Amino acid sequence: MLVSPKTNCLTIPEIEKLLRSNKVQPSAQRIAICRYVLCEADHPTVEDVKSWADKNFPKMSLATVYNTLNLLANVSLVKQLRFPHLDKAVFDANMEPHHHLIDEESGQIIDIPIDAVKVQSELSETYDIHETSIIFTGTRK
Amino acid sequence: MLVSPKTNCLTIPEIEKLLRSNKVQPSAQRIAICRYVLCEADHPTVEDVKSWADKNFPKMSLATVYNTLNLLANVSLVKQLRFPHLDKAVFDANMEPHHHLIDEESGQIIDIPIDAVKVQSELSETYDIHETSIIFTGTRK
DNA sequence: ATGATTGCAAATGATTTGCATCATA
DNA sequence: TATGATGCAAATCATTTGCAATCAT
Repeated sequence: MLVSPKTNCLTIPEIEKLLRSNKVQPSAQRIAICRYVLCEADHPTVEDVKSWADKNFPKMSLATVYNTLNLLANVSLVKQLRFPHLDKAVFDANMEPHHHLIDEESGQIIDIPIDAVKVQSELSETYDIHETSIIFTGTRK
Repeated sequence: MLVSPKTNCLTIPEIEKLLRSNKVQPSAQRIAICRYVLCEADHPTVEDVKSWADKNFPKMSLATVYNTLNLLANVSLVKQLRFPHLDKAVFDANMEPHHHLIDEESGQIIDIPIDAVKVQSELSETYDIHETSIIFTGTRK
């Protein structure tokens, strides 16, 4: 299979350590959001995180979801992505360089390992390319 | 040079014909917007189009700019794009398949001809890929 | 106690929509 | 004149922000 399953399931102490090592105070809501976004979720939107929190956390405001997700993005624990077919941002816990495939039928966003794709271009003659990100769009065969 | 200059400059009658052939009534504001977006502009935002209209058209409402741009996108005369570093949509008059390069210094969005890049992947074994769009990010050498 | 975090509500920014008016086939 | 396009303002949706209350060190 091209797409690797989610393996980075972290315990709460591990999340606390991870946050502290990034100089982020591990509050209850931050730990909760990390549990969902880093382990369970797959390219969640803010709304996804809020819905999850409403079911799994005593009380969390939408602002805290936004602020926490932005915070996690700022310390590079998640990456904010925008796709042409979506009006809202999604968050990706996979911080390895990789590409994306949009399954047109399910709308699902699938991570594509960087090694699964080879890109060659003359661009590097004129530009220092810092990032190459590909969005494939298609349907399962 | 990798990036080809804008060559598709159309006369007003040509724009009228183009609109009619797409079953779009060529109103004054639609023609004006086409003149700018199809010929003059380079990946404009709605705001860019509105600013241009404010200077070059007697009176055009923001709603008309939005509606017209959406209309042009629906008949495939322009394509709406979204980039991770921008909160708002931009419109691309280049309807040929192509990629994009974000110049990190200027913020400029540069079209990259499809032939300038070769992409190879194992994905096609599992998926029917309908579109491959690459965003390069970098700086001029 | 002191500074950071949260929740709430208001503010902002992008985009869409309803509707009365205006233009054109 | 009848259909469709425009302008305006209000509505909507995503996101941010100010501030008072709460929490953690």
